Amino acid sequence: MKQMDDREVLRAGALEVRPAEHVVRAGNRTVPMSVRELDLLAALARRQGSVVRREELYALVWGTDLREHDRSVDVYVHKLRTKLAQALPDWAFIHTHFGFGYRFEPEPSHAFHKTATTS
Amino acid sequence: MKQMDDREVLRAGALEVRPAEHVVRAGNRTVPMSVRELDLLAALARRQGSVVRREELYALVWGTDLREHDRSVDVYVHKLRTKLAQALPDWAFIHTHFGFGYRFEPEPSHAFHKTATTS
DNA sequence: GCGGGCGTTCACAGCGCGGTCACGCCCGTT
DNA sequence: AACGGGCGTGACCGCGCTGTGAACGCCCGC
Repeated sequence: MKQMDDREVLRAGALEVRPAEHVVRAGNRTVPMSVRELDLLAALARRQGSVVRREELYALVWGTDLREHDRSVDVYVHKLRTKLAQALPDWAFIHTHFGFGYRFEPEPSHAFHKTATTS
Repeated sequence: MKQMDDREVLRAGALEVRPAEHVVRAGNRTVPMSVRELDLLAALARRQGSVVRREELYALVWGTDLREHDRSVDVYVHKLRTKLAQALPDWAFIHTHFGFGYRFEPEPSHAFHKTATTS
């Protein structure tokens, strides 16, 4: 079940997701997200570090079964990547696992060059 | 509940709101506000950084339940934006969260020449 | 009585969002 | 290397939500 706790906060590196408030923050700035985008991001972030299959993501976010050839998840992953990359260019959060699904986890982006990666 | 403290001061960037005195200052200049405008601005400013739903804003400012199709909040947000933009053209304070409500938070306006984006 | 500010409502325009496609690249497999 | 399906990505469309100017009364000060 989805969390009912209004105080749920999902953290990943410099990213912070507050599903109940419909807010995503990167550093100290707010990243605008649509409902679907935020729901999907929250679903991914709750499973941080593990690969989630499309069927499962679709069920969690859309609430129905994923139909064959439905690319909605891919499309929204793309939208998320775009927005997250704009907010935090040095980090990649959503990783494709070919033939399986997606994994959410902050990793230095490939073009990453400077400053401290810490972690 | 609303603050009873006459000394309440809400700050946001170069903006300063003193609800008890019915005064809004931008830099060292006073921005004229009607009662509704100031109440709404104060309600938003008290929740700085988080998304507030129209229903809640309406309840806080008008004191009754928001009726369906009532666009009052939108209209007053527009009035506020106009006045704030006139006072501080380089900053945007009230941000729309599609399908939910509004978020108050100072951000460089889009046409703002991007120098220091802070940290 | 008159004018102006204010609050409210309305109508129309414009935009964002969700959903779907299509094209082409990428990947794993053979 | 060639193949076939998986995936990235930009384009498009319909619709509901939001932006915005304008009209209308009300109330108050003059």
